[in-house]
Amino acid sequence: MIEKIKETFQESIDPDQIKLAPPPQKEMGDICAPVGFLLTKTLKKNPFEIVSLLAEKMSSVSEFKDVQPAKPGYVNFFYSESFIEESVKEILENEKALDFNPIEKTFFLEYVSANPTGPLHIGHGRWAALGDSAARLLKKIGYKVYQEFYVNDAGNQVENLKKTVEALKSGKPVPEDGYHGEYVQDALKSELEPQAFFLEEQKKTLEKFRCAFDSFYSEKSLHESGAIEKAIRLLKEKGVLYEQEGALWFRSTDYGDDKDRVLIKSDGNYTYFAPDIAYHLTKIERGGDELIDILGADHHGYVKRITAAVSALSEKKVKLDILIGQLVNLFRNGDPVRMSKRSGEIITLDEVMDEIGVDALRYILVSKKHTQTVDFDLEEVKKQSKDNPVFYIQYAFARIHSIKKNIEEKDYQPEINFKNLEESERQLLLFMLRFKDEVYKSALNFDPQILAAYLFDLASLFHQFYEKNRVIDQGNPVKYRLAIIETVSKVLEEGLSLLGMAAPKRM
RNA sequence: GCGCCAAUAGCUCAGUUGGAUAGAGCAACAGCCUUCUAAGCUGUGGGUCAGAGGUUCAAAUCCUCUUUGGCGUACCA
Repeated sequence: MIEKIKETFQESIDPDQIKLAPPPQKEMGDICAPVGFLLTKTLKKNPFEIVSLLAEKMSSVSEFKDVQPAKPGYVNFFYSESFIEESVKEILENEKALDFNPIEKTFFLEYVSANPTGPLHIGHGRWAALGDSAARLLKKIGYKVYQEFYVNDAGNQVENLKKTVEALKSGKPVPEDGYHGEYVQDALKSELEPQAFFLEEQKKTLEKFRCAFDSFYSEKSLHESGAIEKAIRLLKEKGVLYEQEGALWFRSTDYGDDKDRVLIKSDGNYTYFAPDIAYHLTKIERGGDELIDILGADHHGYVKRITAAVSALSEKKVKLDILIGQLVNLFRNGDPVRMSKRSGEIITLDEVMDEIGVDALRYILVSKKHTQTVDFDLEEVKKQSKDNPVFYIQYAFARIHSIKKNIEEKDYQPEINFKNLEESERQLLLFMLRFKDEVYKSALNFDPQILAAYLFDLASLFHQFYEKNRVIDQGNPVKYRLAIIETVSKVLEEGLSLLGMAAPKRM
């Protein structure tokens, strides 16, 4: 529908400059375009004159029953009933109405990537919820997405963990730089090596959290396969490495970094950075057209160097987006809970999931912009669970199916006839026509929050509709309202699934 | 010191590429269940968009400076 408006404007304006938005008040129209300001100079007319002309031109388009110019320089559109009917018919009768065309491009999405030295915590949960929902959204709009967890199973952290476990087994005190949390005890019971044990635990947690990783990529395997040497050789060929004071450096400042970085230390060992470069090289080699890394804010100092490395390796052809997720500060009754694995206390992601449920947790973690730090009080969330937005949305879905349950199958005959809509019905239907646009915007911004907010607003409009209008009136189903609730049901179900949430028919 | 991210109602947060009178939820107060699930709906009160300049028809949004907070700044991982 946006395209049609753009086409009409095209003769006089660059279509990319046209923006559409819902007007501040519904009396003003169904959708509006602040377009009068764009041409004041070229046409030498004031904004309102321009807008008046355009409104007249547009009024013949069948999608609209009315098009009006507005004060400073807006055009306000009112959709025709037949347009709404056509659109709803498409959603209800075409299985693929909410699908997008496939695009030949693969996103390589890396997220969580926790050290295998303990259980996942709430911060990991945030990247998990964000990454998994972003993946679902990108797939929805037609991209291929490969989701991967990078396992840091080769560094000092793992060595320290092993030392800790050995010390515990032989009854010795835990080393200074070891792990002091009680959870380490769990690894003693397992026959697996401790890092393998914790990786398995993390996989179970992620599965429970409904994250579908395509693979878990081992850092150790990079050392064993010679991938690191290969990456360094490649960089050497490109002439971006040099030796100084016995160490091998990458001239990352050529690609926007603040300082050059060491790859091989003067003692001959790799820095952490070296295998990470090799890892990103494998993503490019494995067909990633565009890479996305989701990192916690405590690693943001890493952004420039890894971006530099990907630029150097791919000759700037592969784009790397790094999403910096701000941290989650966990509280209990107002007191901060420490989340360091080295300190004693840790609240695991598993525990939080058990307390408030997967649906609620996923929604909470995704309903806030990832650029915002989240203060998360466990007791508060438990208290509020009844007022939690996720229940509000799911309740809308449950109400619809409760209505359907009360109707005999032979009487269930939705009819798309919207000639005499109540205002609440009209608003609800128009809002649903925005669904695909919202999904698209949400996906391309890697921001599930946009969809989460949309679903909340949709639920709100449905509840209003439900209060004002009877679907079953005096025992008789109102056919056109069946078409409305059927559409809401379809959109809600689709939207919830994109956030990895259930759509329960009964609550 | 330098860098990244933030600051919007009492609290938690929207406001996405600059658009009309800045919005929800919670909390507070006042109403709505003989009819499809009240986990719902309706109404009231609540704001120096951290502060100061600037850019333009138009700024919570973009630029500069200041203040406050989180994080980072290793030949650690």
